[in-house]
Amino acid sequence: MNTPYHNNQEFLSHISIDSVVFGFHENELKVLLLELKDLEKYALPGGFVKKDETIEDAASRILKWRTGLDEIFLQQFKVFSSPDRSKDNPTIPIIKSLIPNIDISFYNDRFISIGFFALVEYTLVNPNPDELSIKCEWVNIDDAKNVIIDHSDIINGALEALRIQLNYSPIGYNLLPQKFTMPELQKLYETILGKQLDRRNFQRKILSYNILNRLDEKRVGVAHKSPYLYEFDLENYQKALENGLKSGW
Amino acid sequence: MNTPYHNNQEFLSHISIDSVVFGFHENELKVLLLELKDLEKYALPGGFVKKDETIEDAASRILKWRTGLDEIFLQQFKVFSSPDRSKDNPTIPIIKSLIPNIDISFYNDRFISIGFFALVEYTLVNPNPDELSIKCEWVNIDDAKNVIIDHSDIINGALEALRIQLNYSPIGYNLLPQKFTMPELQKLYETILGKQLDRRNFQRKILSYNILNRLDEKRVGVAHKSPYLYEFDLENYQKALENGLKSGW
DNA sequence: TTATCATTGTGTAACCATGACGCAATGTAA
DNA sequence: TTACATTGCGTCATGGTTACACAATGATAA
Repeated sequence: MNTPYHNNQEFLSHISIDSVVFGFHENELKVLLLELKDLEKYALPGGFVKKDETIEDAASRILKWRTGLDEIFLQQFKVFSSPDRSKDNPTIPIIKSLIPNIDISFYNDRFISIGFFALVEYTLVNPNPDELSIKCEWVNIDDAKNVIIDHSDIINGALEALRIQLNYSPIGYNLLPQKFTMPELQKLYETILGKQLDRRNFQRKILSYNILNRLDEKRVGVAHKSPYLYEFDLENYQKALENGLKSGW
Repeated sequence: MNTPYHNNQEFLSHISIDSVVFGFHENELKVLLLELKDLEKYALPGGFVKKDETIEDAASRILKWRTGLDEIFLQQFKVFSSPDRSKDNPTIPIIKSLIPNIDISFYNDRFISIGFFALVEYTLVNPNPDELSIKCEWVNIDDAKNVIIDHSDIINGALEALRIQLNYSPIGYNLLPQKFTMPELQKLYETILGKQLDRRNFQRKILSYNILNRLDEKRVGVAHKSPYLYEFDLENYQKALENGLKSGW
């Protein structure tokens, strides 16, 4: 079977990966979580590193399996290594009960987890649970509470890393549909930052980055004045990603 | 003997730590490197993680052994995981020849290395080589070229992380002596950033952070006009570390 | 002893980004 | 037809940034 829980001898011991997958839908920042069987607890999608792949490839492979997506925007942000995090891992009993002949010693070892965050377009994701989980679903980031081990720390760390990223990198291309309105983009920023921004100042600042093209279309069927649609100027967006937005020194 | 090369069963397999220790001396940014025996190559000070310590504790322990310093400012910045990095590790033959009865399989395994950078006051460091190295010494960052495996990537990554850090965190307390002049602090920033800054604008900006106290002393015995001495205002410095300097959103 | 000159302390004017807010146009819903 | 939330566009005050000017200092050279 194509899950990481069998044949665990193909993985490096002691090292795991946990990814915080961010999506944006209905003006809410969401995180992809697995609901574990019999536990009423959630867990981040994670996995292990094969003996001949980089951690980036591993994170990418794991998320492809979880979301169906190739080419996910992924970034490592922190390693979580408290010795406590390997004690009382509630997934181990599940694994043991579901896969009787498994070599459980692999999971009983201490694990250091490399935290990644991913930015994906909500609508493109096909959440895929596995043997250990009842379902794989989007959860509002504020509701992502009842999680195992230190996954709450990992989520908070990812959000913090994303907020910092916002200051010297454009964000949005990986989180929004191709066409979007200025208020939608602003709501994304507001949700990530956890605070309100002035509509007019936001527009001026984001336009000054020169990463947006305004289209000759407007969003129709919406209440009130219809807003323009924008798309990212991929060439300039890429340049901004590489050079960084001006910041400080 | 108190080196990591014996009793390697007390360490987690597959995981190593490499630290880029920055020091500042005679207006140059320096990195602490080990010169390896018989190789004419340099290596970053590194080590392994004990089975019951965090990676932060491990990095701290390793650097205490290398520098004699407690309470080093340390920060993880990236994990290096190319499978290639574990091939042809030139330290393995040295270990094998020096410690004949060692279990070399530990070192022959693939390693994922967690990169830390450290900021230390140059004059306080007592560089300590070990069995594998002829010496442990400060090398100008621009001359840190002839290094093993991917240590050059790690050094570059650390410098990049430090430059980003500069934008939302004060730097200097860990790198300068207690009393210093404004030109010295400026030179530190210039060296890290790799570019010249305007003297007067630098002073205005750094003073606006309110992390400096100007003393009623001047540096004496120096050519030309004698500059004031400054020290960091620890309370405000700490506050700035926690809250971050205003930056962007 | 005096002049030289690189360096430091202080200041200033033009420019740009930011924060706070005004107002007219739009388009659905009452 | 009117009400009203929302959008597009603009203004003004503030503060930070850039690019300089100028006098004071103090070792060094004449």
